[in-house]
Amino acid sequence: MSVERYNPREAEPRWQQVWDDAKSFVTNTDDPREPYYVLEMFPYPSGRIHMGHVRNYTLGDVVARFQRARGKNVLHPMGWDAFGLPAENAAMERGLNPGTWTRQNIATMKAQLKTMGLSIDWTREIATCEPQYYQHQQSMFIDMLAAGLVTRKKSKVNWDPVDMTVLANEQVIDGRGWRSGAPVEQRELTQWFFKITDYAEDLLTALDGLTDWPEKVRTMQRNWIGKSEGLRLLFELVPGSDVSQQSIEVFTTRPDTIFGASFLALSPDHPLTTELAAGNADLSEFVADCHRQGTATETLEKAEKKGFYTGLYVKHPVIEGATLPVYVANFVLMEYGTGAIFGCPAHDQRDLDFARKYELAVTPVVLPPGADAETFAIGIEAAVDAGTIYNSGFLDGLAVEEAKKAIASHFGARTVDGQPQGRVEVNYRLRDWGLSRQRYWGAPIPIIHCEVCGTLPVPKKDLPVVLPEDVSFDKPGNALDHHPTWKHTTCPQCGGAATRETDTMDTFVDSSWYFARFTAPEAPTPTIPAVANRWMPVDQYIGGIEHAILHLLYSRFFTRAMKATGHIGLDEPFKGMFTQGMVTHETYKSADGQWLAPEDVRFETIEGERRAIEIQSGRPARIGPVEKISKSKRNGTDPDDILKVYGADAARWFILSDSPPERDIEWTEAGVEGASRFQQRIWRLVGETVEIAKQSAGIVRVSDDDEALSLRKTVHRAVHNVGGDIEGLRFNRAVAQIYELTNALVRSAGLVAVAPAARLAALEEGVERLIQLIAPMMPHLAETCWEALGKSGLVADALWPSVNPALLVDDEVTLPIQLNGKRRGEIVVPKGLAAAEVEKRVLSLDEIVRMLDGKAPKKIVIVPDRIVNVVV
RNA sequence: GCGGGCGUGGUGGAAUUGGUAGACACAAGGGACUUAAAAUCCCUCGGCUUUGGCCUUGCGGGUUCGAUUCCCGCCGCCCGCACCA
Repeated sequence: MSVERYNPREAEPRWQQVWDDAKSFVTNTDDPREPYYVLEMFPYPSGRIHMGHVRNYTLGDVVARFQRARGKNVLHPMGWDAFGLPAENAAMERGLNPGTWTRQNIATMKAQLKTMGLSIDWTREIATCEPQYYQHQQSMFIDMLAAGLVTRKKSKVNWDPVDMTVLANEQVIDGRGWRSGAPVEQRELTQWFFKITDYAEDLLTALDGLTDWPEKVRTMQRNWIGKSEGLRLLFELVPGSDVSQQSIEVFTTRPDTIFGASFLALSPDHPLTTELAAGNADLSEFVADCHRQGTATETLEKAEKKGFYTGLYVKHPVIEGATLPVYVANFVLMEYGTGAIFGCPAHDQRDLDFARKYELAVTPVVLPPGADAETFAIGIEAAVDAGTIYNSGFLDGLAVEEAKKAIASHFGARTVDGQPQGRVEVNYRLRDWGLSRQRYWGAPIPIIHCEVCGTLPVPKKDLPVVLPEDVSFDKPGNALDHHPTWKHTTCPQCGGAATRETDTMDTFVDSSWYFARFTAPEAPTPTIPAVANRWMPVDQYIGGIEHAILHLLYSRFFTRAMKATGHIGLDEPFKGMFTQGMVTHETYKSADGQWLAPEDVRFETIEGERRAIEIQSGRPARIGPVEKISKSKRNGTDPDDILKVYGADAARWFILSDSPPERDIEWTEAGVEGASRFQQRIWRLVGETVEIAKQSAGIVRVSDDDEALSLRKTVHRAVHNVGGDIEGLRFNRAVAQIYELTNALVRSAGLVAVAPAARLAALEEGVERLIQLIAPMMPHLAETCWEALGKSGLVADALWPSVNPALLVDDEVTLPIQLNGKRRGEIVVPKGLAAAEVEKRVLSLDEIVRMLDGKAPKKIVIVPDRIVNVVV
């Protein structure tokens, strides 16, 4: 008997068509079954899918298909993060229209994704560049503006004077624009901001409830929000200081060290610095120096602490008669706290570096545990750890935390300039989210500027503000701004001439609510709250770790803002979050150091050593390290080629095997070939099973013998374990279980021929279960096998097999026997056998008696059904 | 510098709550079938070894009857943040 080889090239498109025709993956909100929402991060339509997409969407699809099999009503949509810079770059570099370019890319990538056989509801597809989508974003922007969640303020941007455009930080390379090479200027522009800082505390504390998120992502978000509690503290300038203010406010998290203060330092951007610099050329030169340092020196050395003495003094707030000099220092940030600090060199490394340089006093005021107050001294390392306060008057003897409280109430009770000298304050590193982009290819910000009436939102009845697509890129700057007619409009209030805002929205806005739009993609409003609330939060969100902070944090904020404006009824958009690892590949270099693509190299094994040879020249090539797939290193494999040669199922299976999904995976030819072989192995097993059944057509299947019972136990355990592993996203373990099951079934198929009456039923059950287990991972192969087994309907619609609990338990267990913790033998006993009986049996074993050699055991540890340890 | 994570065979990795370390797979080697190849099937596969065993989860300690797992101290790698007062 010979079974024809399984042909994925024929089977895969066929089943994709069948699923399409049957609308297998179209989801209905009214379906009464329990909803389950699985979502992978939607792709940017860059042109072609890459292996990272293949991994991402495979992982999501397994979850989606598995949850469907578990009887859930699964929402599994797909869309396009379609606004963004590459479209404009294509326009500038190749003269393509951004809209046309984007839509073509979407068509190409959609076709590619379809060949993967994903269980996606394509009727819900959305693209953020279409007015049908972004009009709702504009509408919500207006709602959020009205709700006080949007503000307008000045902010610094990186300005490229040649391209006349704003650059993102990553587009500034060594202080120059990435495209023009021109030195980047800092410009102040008035921009729109979402007031994410209003939610800083909530976004921080709610992280504790996101228990289905990776701890790593939560930690990264905590750090990003950067909460610190401290004291705002006023220092009085000594009388007669020739400046407009009488005091300087600092922020400190270590008010307990106030007795050790030896200087004050202002940021170069502090208003007082600016005031002083106006009459002091040297200071203004110093400030300019600091600004230059901001962009350029990162690559040079670790910026040295530098200061400029202002000539001012402040009164020491707790030491009568003492004064502290005021410096401007390059390491003080205007954006954090008050832009001014007090320096306590003994207990802060930066302050210490600064004090040593300018020969300022270093007075320790926190005594480390066990140190001697008489002899303790600070060298070149500050003492930042906890201890007991000393040298500090009324704070002496307190612990650091107690001293913080004591000093806060001390300063709270005193007044300077008619206000409390100190007040406790919580500070966050998080800053408001600037959403204005001086770009063309984005959602227009629905605002009208009128010279008479000011800045007004576009009335909702006039939405959408449609982005014009008849634009040209022959002039530098924002193409939207250059459009001949678009920006000219009339004021909605006075009816006079007015202009539209030509800034567009950050694309992070687009991706901050698409998951909600998927729940009702055709709705005339941004969401239908009742529908959104039924599906949301997303049960399982899957994507790259690179979005751990911004995208996820913005989405968490935006969901809260949508709640505040009545568009949704929840705070947290993603119940479960999973971050996948990268796809990597070996790198190759030719003899003359050029990167070689995998298809340019062949391999030989000489004396067990694997060597690479450049095919074209026949010269030896160097095998380099395994690295993230990138164009520059040419170590990528085009998913299209893989899908054509091996088929979607083999690629999917390989992706799921071996490497845990959160870790990096190395793409190898051998691996995907192994996956391909495994497909054939399953296909042969199914063929043989069908064949045996056919030959045994007349035989009555009587009862199971031991062999059959043992197989059934293996099968049921596999069903149980694989389900648990998929649920826990441990796909590599699920794969290993399936291999074991397959091995057992293949072995058994050989035995069945001997006693088909007793065993065939068990084999048939096992093979059928196997096909159901692989169905979420290799759906096309599974359908083909399902059909071959003569099962009716689609395996995609079949429910996950139930497990007979009786078959999960063994009535016998093998106990390892240890002697002093080393394994010396084993014993098979009935499960649950009493410890005393186990002990009796173990001690009567010949090998144990021999090893004890007449000595009495000191102790016998028996863990029921687990292990026996004899101690002598 | 701060924060987090990770170190297990030639390789990817598995190991429940502290209970047989190396499941499963890849690679490699040997054999069967074949005119031959592919495909398939079988065997070997951490190290040492006097064949009785001994050693082995980055290194060194500790707790325990028992440690890949818990604790302490090192070493190495990766990621994030980085002058945050």
